[in-house]
Amino acid sequence: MENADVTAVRQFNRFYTQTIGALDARFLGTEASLPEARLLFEIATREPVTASVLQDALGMDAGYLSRLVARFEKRGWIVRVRRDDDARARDLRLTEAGRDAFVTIDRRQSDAVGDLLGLVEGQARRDLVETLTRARLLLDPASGGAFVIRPFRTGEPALIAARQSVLYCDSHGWGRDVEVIESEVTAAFLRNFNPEREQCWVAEIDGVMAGAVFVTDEGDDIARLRLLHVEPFARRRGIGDALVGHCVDFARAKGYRALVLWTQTVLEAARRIYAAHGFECVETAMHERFGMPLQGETWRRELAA
Amino acid sequence: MENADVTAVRQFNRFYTQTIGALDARFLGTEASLPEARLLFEIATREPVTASVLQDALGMDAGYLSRLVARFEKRGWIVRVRRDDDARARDLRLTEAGRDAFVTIDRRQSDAVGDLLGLVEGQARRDLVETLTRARLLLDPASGGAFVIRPFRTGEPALIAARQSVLYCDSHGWGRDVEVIESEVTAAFLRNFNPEREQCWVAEIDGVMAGAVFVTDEGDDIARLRLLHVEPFARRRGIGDALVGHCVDFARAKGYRALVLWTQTVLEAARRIYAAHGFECVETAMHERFGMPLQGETWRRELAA
DNA sequence: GTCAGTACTTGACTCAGTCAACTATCCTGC
DNA sequence: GCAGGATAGTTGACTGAGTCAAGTACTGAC
Repeated sequence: MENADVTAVRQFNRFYTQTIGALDARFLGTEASLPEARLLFEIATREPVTASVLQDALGMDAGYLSRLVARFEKRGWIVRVRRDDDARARDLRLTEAGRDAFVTIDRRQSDAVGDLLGLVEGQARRDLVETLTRARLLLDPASGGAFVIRPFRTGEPALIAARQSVLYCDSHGWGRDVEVIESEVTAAFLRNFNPEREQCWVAEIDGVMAGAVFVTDEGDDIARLRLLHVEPFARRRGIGDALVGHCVDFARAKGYRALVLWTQTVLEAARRIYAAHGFECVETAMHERFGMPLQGETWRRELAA
Repeated sequence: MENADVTAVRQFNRFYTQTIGALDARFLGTEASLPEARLLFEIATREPVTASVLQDALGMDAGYLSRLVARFEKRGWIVRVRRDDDARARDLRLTEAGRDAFVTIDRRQSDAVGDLLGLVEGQARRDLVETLTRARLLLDPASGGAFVIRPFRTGEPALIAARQSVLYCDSHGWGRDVEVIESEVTAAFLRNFNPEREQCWVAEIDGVMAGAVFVTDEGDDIARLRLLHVEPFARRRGIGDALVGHCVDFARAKGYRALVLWTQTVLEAARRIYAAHGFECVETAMHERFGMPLQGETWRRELAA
């Protein structure tokens, strides 16, 4: 365990509990206390819902929860109805008044967060939102929503080159040359970019880059798929598969005869995806382009008209 | 206010309070409760310290704090000594037993964070630590430590190109060509990298990139300073100044006759730094390389032997 | 020396959260 | 079809967290 890592995370914890503690204080003294607000939020987003589900979701003590729920009922925020299929359980449902209370509190929370965000302007705000979301995804990949694939935006080709360099050097021990090649490929892509013949797609989860791929014009009506990667936190969701599918569709739609790519025998996950999309390995050759002996492979997929 | 931004931050808040709430629970039942642990930490890192300072630092109620402090004294963790210069105030100091308690609790907290971090391996862990630290710096730049300047690491040249592209397109509205040029410059730098004649320095704060600069060999014993930038969160700390100073020192040490650079008249902060380091503007010319009319400037600094 | 302000303490309070004992119901296996 | 263990929820009794206001002792400026 890196000691500096632990220190950095603890420093963040201290900082964040201070900041967010200050945010939380905003509702104290208004309609609901913080645990009440959390509970109301969960009921509003899950209704109809039973107390035991809420107990799990919030990690609350059953007795405490029972009292909070009773308080909500007394205030007229919810109704409790015994379930037909299980007479022990009671479904909780918001009343009109309960929904009003939720909306008010929800807006107040949003305002509080908005004030906090208001301190940070322009690019720094976008960076902050992206950074917080990425932290969440790294800590708990399962908390991410569905991925989306879209064309690249400013700065992303270079960012992709940076990420690939780091990931390959980390997980495969490849050398400096990876970085050189990645940078040259993305620089050339940007220099010659013709959206009618080439594209770079980025997969994102909740606005955070989760993977990417390029298609470039190889001439002679052949397209090349390049720099496919999926971020570690986003793996096993079919993102690589979807990216390659996008490339095949694009190449076919633009009238290319074939789509080719160059990969390494050790990159097994990628090879499986290519095979699944009808690519075939047409050539293998040893090389040392990445600072160590590797077996490179050329794959090709014919695109019938 | 972007509504999606607020939603993303609130999602992170909910997630983090769950995760960290679970971490906190670890000390309950041990020697100290969470607020006691926080207080002990603050005393240990600031001693000797008065209650009013702690009250500000922790945002605690004075009465509550007074009771906690009394409890610490009763346990033999601290001693209270009336100050000579102000008989109202009392300096708090840890005893041996208090220091032992602090060390034990501190280690337990570190272990808890370590367990959490242990769930994330390899590159993802480095990403996580960097991401959390960056979130803190974006929210509160003042919380950052002193900056450090060091040579670049894998992936950073491309990352710098990405950041510059985003920052210039955001704050100056420059076009796609910025990105092309940035990428080509960094790709060429990597391709020809000769550490005896060229370098890329990165400034970092608490392990997060805060700015960067390149020096490249222009031939004829002339060096070129390129791609200077400082991240918005890290400005007004003298980082740009220190980076340029590094370049001048490097160029002189390597025996270059002069250091030149190309910048834009609108980049006033950068121009001030160059002027302060003995550069002089030797040529100006209008151009449209960044998708809009701009006045470019060539600056030069002679390097006496 | 007065007086406003600061450092800290104390009493009285409310809310947050835990624990264990309890009722009512369900489900499983014989 | 019924015993016995599990589940859903409730209640009483409790501790700790945190607030508020009143009070003591001192400081520092006029």
